[in-house]
Amino acid sequence: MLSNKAKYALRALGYLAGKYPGGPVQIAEIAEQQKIPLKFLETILLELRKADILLSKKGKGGGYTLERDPKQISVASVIRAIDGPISMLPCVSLYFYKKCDDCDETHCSLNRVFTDVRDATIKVLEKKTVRDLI
Amino acid sequence: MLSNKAKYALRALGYLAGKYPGGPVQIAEIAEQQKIPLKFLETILLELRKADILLSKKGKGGGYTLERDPKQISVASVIRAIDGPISMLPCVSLYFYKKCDDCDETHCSLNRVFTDVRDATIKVLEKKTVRDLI
DNA sequence: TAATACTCTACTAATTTGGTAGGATAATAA
DNA sequence: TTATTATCCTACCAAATTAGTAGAGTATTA
Ligand code: FES
Ligand code: FES
Repeated sequence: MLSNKAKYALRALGYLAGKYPGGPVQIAEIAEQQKIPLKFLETILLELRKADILLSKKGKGGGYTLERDPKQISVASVIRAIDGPISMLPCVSLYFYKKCDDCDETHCSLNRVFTDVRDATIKVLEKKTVRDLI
Repeated sequence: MLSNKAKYALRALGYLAGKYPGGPVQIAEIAEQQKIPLKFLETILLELRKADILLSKKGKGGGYTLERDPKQISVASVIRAIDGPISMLPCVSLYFYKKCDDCDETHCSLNRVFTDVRDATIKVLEKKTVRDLI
């Protein structure tokens, strides 16, 4: 399951995609329109900026904009930025790989099975973009 | 991510599949062979029995056996029994559906996107069986 | 009737999730 | 230059979930 945080992130990005290209949008506007708790959204958008998904501008007339065209931002990259791994096991993760202590990867049936699952899931998630979230 | 519990469940089932068909296998043997904490495995196997994935027999010569041929037990059904939903959003779950309060499903882009993700993931997970975990 | 092996409920500690609080910092404009 | 606006950042907190453990109960068999 996606965390609530990731769901908020995707909703916020969808909202920004709907206004792309255009001037900065303030957190308060996104929070209100998408019914996301303001302070929570602050931390979320900050994380998305640090993941190079958003650009920010401070002060009057400031706010957030997408770092690039919505079509160039995959849903997969957003989930990774907020929730971390997409795979169902650490030992099959592409971006968050972690070896299994008690298990030899080359002979592990679980590893094989969940590699296939990962490939199917990620194929879809990499193709879907923030443009699809408008 | 799968919980540790689900991972243990799949490993235990893989072990039982390797001995299928055959007499009952005791929890202690599975725990030792697969390096799973005994008392934890007890609760896991109990859940699998309640989900009609395992059969149990008490007393001397007792233990657990698969309820049916390993090829007839999908990995998806095991995950559902232990971790619950496979989908990334409650509102796209087939077996654990939960409506989104703040969101109209018929016009929701998140819903559309994660329905596609669910379909791709589940297609693989329904095809994989405990036979593949030997 | 004693030994074996699953059954069941309840409990606990550690981690993660879903936030909130409050001040710091940067940009703009009067 | 100072007030205002809006993001930045760290730290904190409560509730939920996860990963087990404890211990007594029940059924089966020899
Ligand atoms: S489960 Fe990760 S290598 Fe076996
Ligand atoms: S996110 Fe569930 S219906 Fe929109």
